[in-house]
Amino acid sequence: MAAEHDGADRLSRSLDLLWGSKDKPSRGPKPALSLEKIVRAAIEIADAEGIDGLSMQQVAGRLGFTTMSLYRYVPGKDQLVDAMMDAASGPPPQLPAAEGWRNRIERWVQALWVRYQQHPWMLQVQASGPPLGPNQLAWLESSLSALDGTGLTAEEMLFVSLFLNGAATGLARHSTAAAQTAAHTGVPAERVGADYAQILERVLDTDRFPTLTRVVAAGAFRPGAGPGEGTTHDLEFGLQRLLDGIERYVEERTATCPLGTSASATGPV
Amino acid sequence: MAAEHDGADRLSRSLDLLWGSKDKPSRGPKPALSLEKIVRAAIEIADAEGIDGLSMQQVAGRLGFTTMSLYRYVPGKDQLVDAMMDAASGPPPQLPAAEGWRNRIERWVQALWVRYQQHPWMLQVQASGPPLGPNQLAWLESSLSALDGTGLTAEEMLFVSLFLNGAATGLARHSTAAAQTAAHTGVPAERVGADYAQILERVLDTDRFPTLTRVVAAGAFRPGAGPGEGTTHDLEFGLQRLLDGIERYVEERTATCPLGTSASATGPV
DNA sequence: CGGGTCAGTGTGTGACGTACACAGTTGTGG
DNA sequence: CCACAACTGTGTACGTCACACACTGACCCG
Repeated sequence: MAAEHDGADRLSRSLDLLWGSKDKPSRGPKPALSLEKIVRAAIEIADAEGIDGLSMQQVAGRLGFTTMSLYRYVPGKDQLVDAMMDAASGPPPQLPAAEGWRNRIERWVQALWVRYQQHPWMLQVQASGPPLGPNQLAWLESSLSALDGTGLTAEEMLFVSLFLNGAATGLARHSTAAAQTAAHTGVPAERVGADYAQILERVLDTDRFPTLTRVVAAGAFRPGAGPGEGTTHDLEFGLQRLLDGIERYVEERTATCPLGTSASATGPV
Repeated sequence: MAAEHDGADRLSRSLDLLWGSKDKPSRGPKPALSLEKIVRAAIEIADAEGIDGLSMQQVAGRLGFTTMSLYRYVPGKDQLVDAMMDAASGPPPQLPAAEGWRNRIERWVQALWVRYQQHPWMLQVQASGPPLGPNQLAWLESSLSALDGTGLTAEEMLFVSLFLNGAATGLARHSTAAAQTAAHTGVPAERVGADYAQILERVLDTDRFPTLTRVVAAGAFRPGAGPGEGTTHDLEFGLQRLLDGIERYVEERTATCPLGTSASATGPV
């Protein structure tokens, strides 16, 4: 029984944390700390040192308190990271319905990209579960609303949203990989890129990796440090193809079935 | 100077490890352990306990040796994880050139999906850098070769490959999130899914999340535990749209510029 | 004004990664 | 053939980590 409660408890605890649904005590001394301060300090550390450099002691030290004092506000480090993820996500971009859905999605992806550049450690934490926090849900809502009006069903909208989120996150991960190792090892980022290219050359066997050698020779890895570095150009390309494909899909379906089961028939606000 | 060497050293060390480029010593006792045995044991543990349950002591214990003995074969835990990633990746699928490129890519994605199901912990480790190991490079080569013949440039092929890899990985991450937390907390996976749905209901504000509530109401989250669970259906949809978009793109470009700068003009082996 | 409630502290524990010195084993050069 | 050098696995030790628990002292309400 206790074991069964653990999971629900953990979810509930995280929920209370993320949504601030804690009834404030009236008795007792006034809290000198707060969840917001702790999360903010933790994010600053993670921004500077990466997720590996984040420890409860560092957070407490930065705030001028003892390590254990944090546990009055956070049940554990995992939950703190959850809260950090939600806080660092921030509010999603405003996507006015007046713009076309293609514009909206492009802006959504770009905003996500910017967030990852601001807090690269977000790419390092393994999601401990499905999105729960208000900001994370707001981002999901934002991407779904961006897809509203495409003519996709609700299910398809979710699929596309998750697909796109995964692609953007994965590319961001690749993009910052070089910078990550640079920060991790203390080597300047340019050297990492050069080393990587050199290593690829050292290791690449034209017989085993014919296409890859061709791609490398074409300079696809060149512009920056790691693979897929250069700004968001690589992401842009895949995104445009995906949106083209969605357009074609909707066109073909509406041709076959003029007023289908599309969920976007319901009112726009 | 030493600091500069660190990065290159680390890369070189990883390379030596991953590619087995170590000159064997002639003197000294015969090694009772081996990198392969260590990596295999570590993968078994990670398969069973997840990446958090993996420790050097556990690996050593499973092999019947002391913890420190491992460090004769592996410079550190990070490098061990790198080696695990490459080993668990295994060889990429064989994609005969006779099939169309759409078929090849679909099979590539499906094979990747299967790998993630076999070793879910792969989704939990943060990539410590760009792909270096022979298997990882082979997977990249495989996806690139699958895209050969589309008419895309070398650069575009790489973009698509990374985009698709990211999308598949991200969706797999979402897909296994519920199972992950289930394993983490000891709660059966079905309960996690039910809890999540219940929590979404508890938290969802129709005013703040209109589209999301509609999607939830449409049952898009229903079929399984976490979001995007059901087999690979969600991945399939996005994939088909992406491939459609690529098709259209190539068609339009060849119409404009019949024999373009496509890199796939060079021989197909 | 006194008792229950709560904030922050101090101490302690077990697990972890790994540096280091060492003992035992093995092939090789003198 | 043998001493030495190279190498393997072990034992011990250190620093760090997340976190449990008992405690002191501040605060509010009856």
